[in-house]
Amino acid sequence: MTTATATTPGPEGKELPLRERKRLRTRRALVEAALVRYARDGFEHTTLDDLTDDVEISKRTFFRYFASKEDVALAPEKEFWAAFLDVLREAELSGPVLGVLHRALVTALERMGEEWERRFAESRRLVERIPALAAHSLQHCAETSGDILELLSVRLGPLAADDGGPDGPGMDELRLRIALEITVAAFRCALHTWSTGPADAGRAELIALTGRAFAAVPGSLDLMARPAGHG
Amino acid sequence: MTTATATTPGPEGKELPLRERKRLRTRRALVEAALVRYARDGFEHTTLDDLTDDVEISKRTFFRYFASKEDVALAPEKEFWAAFLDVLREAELSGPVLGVLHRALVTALERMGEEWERRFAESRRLVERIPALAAHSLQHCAETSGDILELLSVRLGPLAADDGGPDGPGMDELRLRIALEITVAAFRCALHTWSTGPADAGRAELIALTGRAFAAVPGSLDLMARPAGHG
DNA sequence: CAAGAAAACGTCACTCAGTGGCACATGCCT
DNA sequence: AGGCATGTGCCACTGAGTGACGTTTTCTTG
Repeated sequence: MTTATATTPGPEGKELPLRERKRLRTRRALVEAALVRYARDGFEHTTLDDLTDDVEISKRTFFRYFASKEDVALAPEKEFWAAFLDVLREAELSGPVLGVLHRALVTALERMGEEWERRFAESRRLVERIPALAAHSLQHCAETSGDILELLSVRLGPLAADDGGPDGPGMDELRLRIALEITVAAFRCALHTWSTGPADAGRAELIALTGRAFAAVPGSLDLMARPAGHG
Repeated sequence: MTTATATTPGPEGKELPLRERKRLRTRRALVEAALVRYARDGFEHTTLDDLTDDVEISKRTFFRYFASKEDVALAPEKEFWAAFLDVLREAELSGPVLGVLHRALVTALERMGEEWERRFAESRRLVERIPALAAHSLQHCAETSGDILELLSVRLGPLAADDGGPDGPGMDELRLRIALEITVAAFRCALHTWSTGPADAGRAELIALTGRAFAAVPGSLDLMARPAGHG
């Protein structure tokens, strides 16, 4: 599934194998058609035949590209999480974990292509509207979280001594889990505001909103239901 | 949608309309059959006909009880979130929001029936294993989060002055969102540990694990990737 | 208790997502 | 040119989910 860039035999293989280019073109066309159709005609009222007619492929071929009708609309999101994982693999892991994760999010966002931004925005708007897409999005996000957790456990596990601290064993692993969940939660908050806001908001706004969400985290722990000194 | 708020006040032997009792009985039988089948034969290898044969109803009737094949296995979870919302409606909202939410979770857990516990444990084990169930679970959880947020905004919105504080407008609403997300995240962490642990762990263990997860939250913000003083 | 309203159920027919199998076409390598 | 691998189209099929309509069961009211 996670088909990264193909291994090019040459030194700087700009020219991808012609077969691959065709494949990518079909893939893009499918995503594009899906985003347009789902937004215009609605997700439920769009049949697979509509999509395959647009791109002129058979229904059977569709499922060689995407696992489901929902999957095709979440392609931009999957690309992003894959990029995020890549960043996390390369990045230097030092300092506060939450900061590391925040920086990795921003870096991944900045790495994405120009066209991706448009598709991603459209995809997110659909996810906000269509429960079936939201379900798949959340599921994929959770799955990725598992991968991230594994990655982080390996890369900074031996560094964080966690055998019988003042809070008992396994507490730091739990903290790592929570930190990751908070990261994802903050990002999703940012995404929500971003995709329900003005349509011309670019990734700069998303990065800013993400920063805002992260900034709100510490204060959220001390948030008071009833201001002190009130009955 | 959520019409089946079967309030069981006091003794269980409350004389409900005979029609309702039959309905509840069928519903329970369906959930039970689904949990058994999905666990024993696998989710994918269980057809709707298998379920409807067990309970001796028609396939058409099945969809008058549950919206999907996944839905039936998530009934215990839905019951819980409904209870949680009820608690939040009645509870006194004062003090730290995170504490309020934590207490509400525990209270809701304690309110559930005895039989519910068994079904819930089984349901969670299935959710951990089956992506399709995970997706629906997450989606419903997110949906409920929306309801909770609305509820909280109304009940403690006017109390928390949020017009142009030191961090700009809307910051406290953002903090509330994050606090809610953290709550759900902590609970899900507890659930994960609970359902992948020993099979005889009851709700007392779940409550303890929830407390542990909440306790890990503050430390997760300051978690360091590389301990200070290391190369 | 009879009779009608209301809710629930079953049957049939249908749409559509998703899969397996197999033949055919296309790009790739030597 | 050849063989090889991969991608594609077509066909038939399973299974989830829905709409329509007639029948049964339960609740209600006189």
